Amino acid sequence: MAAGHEVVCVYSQPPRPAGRGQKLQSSPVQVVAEKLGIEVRTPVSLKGVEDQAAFAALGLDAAIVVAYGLLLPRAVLDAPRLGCFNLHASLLPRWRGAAPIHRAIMAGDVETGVMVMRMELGLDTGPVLAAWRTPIGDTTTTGALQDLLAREGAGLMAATLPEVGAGGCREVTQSVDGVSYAKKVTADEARIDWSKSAHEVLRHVHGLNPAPGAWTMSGGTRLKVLRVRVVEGRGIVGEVISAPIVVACSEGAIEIVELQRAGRGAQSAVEFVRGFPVGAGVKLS
RNA sequence: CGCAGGGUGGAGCAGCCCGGUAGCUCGUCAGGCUCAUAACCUGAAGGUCAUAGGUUCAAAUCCUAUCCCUGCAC
Repeated sequence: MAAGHEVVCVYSQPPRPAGRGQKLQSSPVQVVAEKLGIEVRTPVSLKGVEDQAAFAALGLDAAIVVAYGLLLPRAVLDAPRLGCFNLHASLLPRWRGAAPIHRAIMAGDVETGVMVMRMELGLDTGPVLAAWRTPIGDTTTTGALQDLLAREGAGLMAATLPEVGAGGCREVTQSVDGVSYAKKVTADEARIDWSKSAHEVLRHVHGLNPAPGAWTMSGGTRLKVLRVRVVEGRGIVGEVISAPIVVACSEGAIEIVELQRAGRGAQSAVEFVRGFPVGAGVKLS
């Protein structure tokens, strides 16, 4: 909109019972769109002939899809004059799928980015029109990266569309090598494995921050670990070896910088230790 | 009506089950010790115990309702 395009209509997932209390919640996209006075449609899927006809009737130049969670059928892909375009947060063909940012950090990638691509029937398989890259460091978290990539991606999309409209945008087919899929992260795999190296644990924690959050158990309490730092030290794997909370890994040690206990808010390790005893010798698993 | 924990001086917590003196760690302020210090010692200030009712001689604590925060599941 800010770039001078007319936003005719917004499609979003329908409101569903979600969150605490199972209250019916509209998607954030829907909320914002309605506030701006844009028509919002929330079909359960786009497979229905009627929904497809309604979409075609909009007479669009182009459609932009971001984190919609539905594959678009042929009839929808072909409806807009210029096509449908997607913003994907990885360096394709690496990390096609649902959780590209999480997977990139967890895997220890040193670089990632965001790409504009033309949508096809397959999952994130279309040719790439534009890309923006950024390094991943030891303090990079999924949350921060997501914000950054969303911002840069939006700019990239806004800059690319006019070129497409003018017919002057080169589309690069994705390489058949280096394809990988970013499966959604399960709660089970979010649990910290202290028998890995400190660096692996750090990637794990930062890749899962803020959601769904890496976690570990201390006695009967579940602790969500939000931010960590690799430090010197050795000891029994999973045991706290020094203050405020430094945990031994198989190789090196991890200092927990920020964490959260079930039912409470997030806090720094220093604050946390004042009200929750995790002195040296406590075992985490 | 998905399951569950929490709201106590500026921060983080305990106390609640078995009603009756407001506790701990940290911070703040003052003083002391020290070559010196975020270290140590002494002292002080600071709290409608989320809100509104109820029970009681007496409620942070028991009962009811409301508001807010959070973890899990989705």
